[in-house]
Amino acid sequence: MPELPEVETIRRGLEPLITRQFISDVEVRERRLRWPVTRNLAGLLRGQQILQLGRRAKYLLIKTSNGTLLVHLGMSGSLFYLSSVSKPTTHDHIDISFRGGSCLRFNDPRRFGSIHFTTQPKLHRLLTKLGPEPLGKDFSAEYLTHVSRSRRVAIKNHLMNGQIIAGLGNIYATEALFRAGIHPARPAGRISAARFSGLVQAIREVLNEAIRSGGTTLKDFVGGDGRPGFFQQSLNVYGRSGDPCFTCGVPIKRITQSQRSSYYCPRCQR
DNA sequence: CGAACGACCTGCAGGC
DNA sequence: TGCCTGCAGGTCGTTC
Repeated sequence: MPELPEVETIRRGLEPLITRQFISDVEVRERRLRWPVTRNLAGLLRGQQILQLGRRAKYLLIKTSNGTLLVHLGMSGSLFYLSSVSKPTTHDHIDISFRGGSCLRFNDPRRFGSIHFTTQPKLHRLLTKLGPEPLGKDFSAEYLTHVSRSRRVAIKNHLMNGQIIAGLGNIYATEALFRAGIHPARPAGRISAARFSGLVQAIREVLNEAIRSGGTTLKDFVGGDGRPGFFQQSLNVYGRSGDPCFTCGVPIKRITQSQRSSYYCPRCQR
């Protein structure tokens, strides 16, 4: 479900709702997520205060008095803030309850999401190998050119490799390539520095615009405040196969790369 | 080492 | 109505 802009939207929505709250209890109804949820999650979190909400790639980092909760939503995960706890329904796997009666509920039909608690997030194995944040200063045309040198992998797959860039998923990798006029199947190592410069700019723009729009709601995404995003109105190629390119009118094509759909304009993207 | 691929899941839409 | 196929916002570990 969520890529970087959606997770950032959730972070911003939840921040005012849960920071400073004290965790009274945690109920784990289903431990079989992407990684098994630790049996002791409740014991680790009970009594802790939520201090801060951060984000790294697509991970939401919930900092508490004694550590950090790493939450990943996978393909279908969502978080709901409930001011009063209602009866859990299908796929409501985890409830983090607060003093005062509200609760943060984790729901994930496909169970590709995950929850970890760590005292040293900077050393956590899921975070240490991640590439730079695309909206941070370590991400630049020089960097992208450097890590693409002599790579034969298709640029679309390269952009979706979290070790190269953190947090870019299928929608925004696809859309950034359209904006930069680069064919998704072009080998990463066969793109000029000038075009990488445009690509870096396109990635930043598309992510910033999506965050400003509250993310993309294709099916049922809602941010931390329960509201859907509206960036889907701004998608140029994603999900539009057969429809005319907004720039040139040629039908948008769909291809499969690494078992994921890519969309592009055969005239605008080379 | 880089690159490709299978694996992990449920739900939904569409064809027959 | 049911059954089948393919598709879906991710990413890790294995294999070549």
